[in-house]
Amino acid sequence: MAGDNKLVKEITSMEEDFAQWYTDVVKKAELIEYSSVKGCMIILPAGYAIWENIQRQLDDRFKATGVENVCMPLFIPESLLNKEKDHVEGFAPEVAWVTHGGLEPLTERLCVRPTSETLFCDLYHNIVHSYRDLPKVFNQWCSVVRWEKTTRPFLRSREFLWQEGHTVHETAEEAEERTVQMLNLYADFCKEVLAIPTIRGRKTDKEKFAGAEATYTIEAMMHDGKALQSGTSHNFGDGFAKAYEIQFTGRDNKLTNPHQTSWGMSTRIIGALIMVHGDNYGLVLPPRIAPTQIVIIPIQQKKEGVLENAAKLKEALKDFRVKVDDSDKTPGFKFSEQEMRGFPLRVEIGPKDIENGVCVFVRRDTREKYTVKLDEAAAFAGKILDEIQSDMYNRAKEHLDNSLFSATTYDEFKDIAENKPGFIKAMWCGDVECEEKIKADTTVTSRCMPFEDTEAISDKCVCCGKPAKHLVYWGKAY
RNA sequence: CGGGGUGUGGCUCAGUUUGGCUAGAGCGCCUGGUUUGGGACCAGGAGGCCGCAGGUUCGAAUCCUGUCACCCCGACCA
Repeated sequence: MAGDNKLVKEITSMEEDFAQWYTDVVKKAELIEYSSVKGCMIILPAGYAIWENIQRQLDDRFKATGVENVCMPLFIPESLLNKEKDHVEGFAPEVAWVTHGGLEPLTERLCVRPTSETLFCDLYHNIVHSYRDLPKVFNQWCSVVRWEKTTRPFLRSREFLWQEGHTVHETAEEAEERTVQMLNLYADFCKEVLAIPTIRGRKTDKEKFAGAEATYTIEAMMHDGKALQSGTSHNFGDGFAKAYEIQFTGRDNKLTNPHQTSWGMSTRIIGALIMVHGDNYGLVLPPRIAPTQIVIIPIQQKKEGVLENAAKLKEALKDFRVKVDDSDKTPGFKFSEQEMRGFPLRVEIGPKDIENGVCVFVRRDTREKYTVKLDEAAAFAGKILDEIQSDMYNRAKEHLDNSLFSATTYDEFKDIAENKPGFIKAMWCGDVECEEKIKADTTVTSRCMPFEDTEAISDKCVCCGKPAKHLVYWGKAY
């Protein structure tokens, strides 16, 4: 076992260059291929299978809360988009337009949806008439387009896959309840399935969604200490309903505007998966989301009985997502490939093992090896996959906890922003001027006003010294 | 959108400064054989509109103009 600390030279180490490491992992794990249009990536089987697993499991959780899926059009007429002022202003700079149909110019140009609030509002305008029609809890899985200037695979692409939920409710309370419910659903999903700990909180007015009354977020911390917004849930109040004239007759026989919410999670979360769990050998996937959980690598596979035993082992492990790699490559090559692709568990089986009635398990996250009796393989795999799942969460949680710093003075704040990767907890007066000054001075932005950790660490704004209103988590963001 | 860098076989790159005949290497790929417990070895073979479009020139991967894409940094950005 020579050169154990760096077998795969094709991936730049994250200590050397984190951005390059990310790009290398994305390519080496064969998650995407670039296309010929800037910012539009081809998601390859290894990447899409992750998305399919996310989709399936999230969708199940949605359905359990009464969500129904629909499919909305790709195009939004300009006039429809223009109805809500803040919303248009927020999205106008990054909208792609269709101006021609065939050879003829269109009388009204069509925007390629950057998000579908306006389409859902138009629908609700037509189908909501009575309190008996409410609530509507719709969701769609689709792609949207935002003409980003700087693009990176998964983190910021011009077209990306996501789900967007859009609901209408009779009362403000019900809308708020749904907004928080979905945020919690995302946080639980990240924790339980993706092994990603997040911080739940509310966005400041500066950072909230264009047209929303309140935006809630879950913020995850990447390995380099930067934040990645991993899911959002918005309470629109009745603002959109007023702009789009959605009205219903209430129990009191009066015409009323309903309250709306929207919430989404995108393929960006795959970027989080990479940057939270990945290491210098490549991708590391949590067992619950990994398309392949176990890869069996036969050693000296041409020797009699090896492939047969590998097949038997596969059968014994059939409760898991398992594959045998019987390609013509050498074992060492297969080991490296399994590590780059992030499969959680590998099993080696060769003549020596067969003779002894054992096989060798190697976990991806710690690269620890275990010799296991063949008839105990399935039980062992189940146990160790659970252990990997929870260890991965615990390590990520520890990293998050160790990367939270508090600042009560502005000098302290600036020092942390410059020297310590992570989030900074600091008090804020509530003025956007302070947010802007902090950003200009340090490139740090407000991530959220947390739900859980609300204890005031000072009574003064860290920036201007005026009385503080909120505790804010600050950080550099993707 | 600004600054910097890069586009040459599937990949990584040399060649460009100083234009010259048939464009190179390593890896990968295909065939055959030997191998197989951390990216194997031998032999033979296939594969290139030098990102794209114009221009200069007897002659362009090389010089000029434009354009597209990718990477890094910044600005912008649910």
